[in-house]
Amino acid sequence: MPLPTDSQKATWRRLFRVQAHAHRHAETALKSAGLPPLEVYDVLLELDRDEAEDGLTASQLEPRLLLPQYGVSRLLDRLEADGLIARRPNPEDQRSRLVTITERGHALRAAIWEVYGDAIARFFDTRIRPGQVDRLGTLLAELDNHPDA
Amino acid sequence: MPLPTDSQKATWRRLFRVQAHAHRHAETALKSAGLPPLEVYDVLLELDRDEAEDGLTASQLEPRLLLPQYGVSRLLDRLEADGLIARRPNPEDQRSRLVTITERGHALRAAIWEVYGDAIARFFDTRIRPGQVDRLGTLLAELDNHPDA
DNA sequence: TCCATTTACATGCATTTGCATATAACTTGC
DNA sequence: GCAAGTTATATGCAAATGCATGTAAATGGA
Repeated sequence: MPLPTDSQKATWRRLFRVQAHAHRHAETALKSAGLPPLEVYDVLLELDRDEAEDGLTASQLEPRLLLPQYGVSRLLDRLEADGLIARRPNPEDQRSRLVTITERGHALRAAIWEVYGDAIARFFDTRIRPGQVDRLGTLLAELDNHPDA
Repeated sequence: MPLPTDSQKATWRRLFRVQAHAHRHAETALKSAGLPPLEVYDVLLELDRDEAEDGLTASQLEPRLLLPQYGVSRLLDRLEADGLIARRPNPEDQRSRLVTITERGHALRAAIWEVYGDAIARFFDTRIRPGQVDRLGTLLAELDNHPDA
């Protein structure tokens, strides 16, 4: 049972704190603009890519989102109910359905980005020098690109 | 309305992904050991410090946790129901109560740390070289120590 | 001192989540 | 070509969450 170093502990704590602040920062901006939460944007973004033209299955979406399988399933239910996405049978595999974005979904994604993009820019601009953002991204990428769970 | 740079977008995304993976990594370890989720540890840790000997109020706890005010209020309800903390009237301010950790809470915190500490160490050890952890922590600290909401 | 304001927490209600499990469609080895 | 195993998704139920608002105690100013 290895124990973490002080450095690891401090970095772990910071990772969580910074992400939580970033998340609240963005959610607050979205809410005060009357827009839906971040996860909605994440789904619409993935479906709005060219590669997703023919639709993606829930299991293709899952690794790109930060939600468990049932979370994706229910989020898609809600988006469908709101007319932001459509689900049709998948001819290649009848267990799944192909999810595509609707016009309405496309428009909402654009509206969210106006506010969300601004929140992201402000978050970094007010806290850290531009050059450091890249360095941070590089280090985070090392932690991200990892095989296991 | 400033727009984020590509670098900011990439770093933002990574921040969220890495934190989510780290979170799941730790929660999975805790759950398979039959232990409560991370937030419980966070509260017990704060209350287990020497400075908290006489108790902390919910509002003193809140900024140290990653929960909204009502989240703290309800988490404390649950911890109290489980006998992990105690709440007594605050003579200095009758609106609040002083929260202290119980023996049981102290013991649980130690048990959680066995598993949690190990999860933290493994998370970094399997993903990034030791020297980089410090660099990452330093950059995150820049984003963390910030006045506004 | 008294009222208006602010601060500290708590809570009803609707929604969302987590967990375990169900269902149905594919796949594999024989 | 079929039983056994696997994969893709959905869902019932209990618990947690977000939101708006409530209550009560402290504070500040005329």
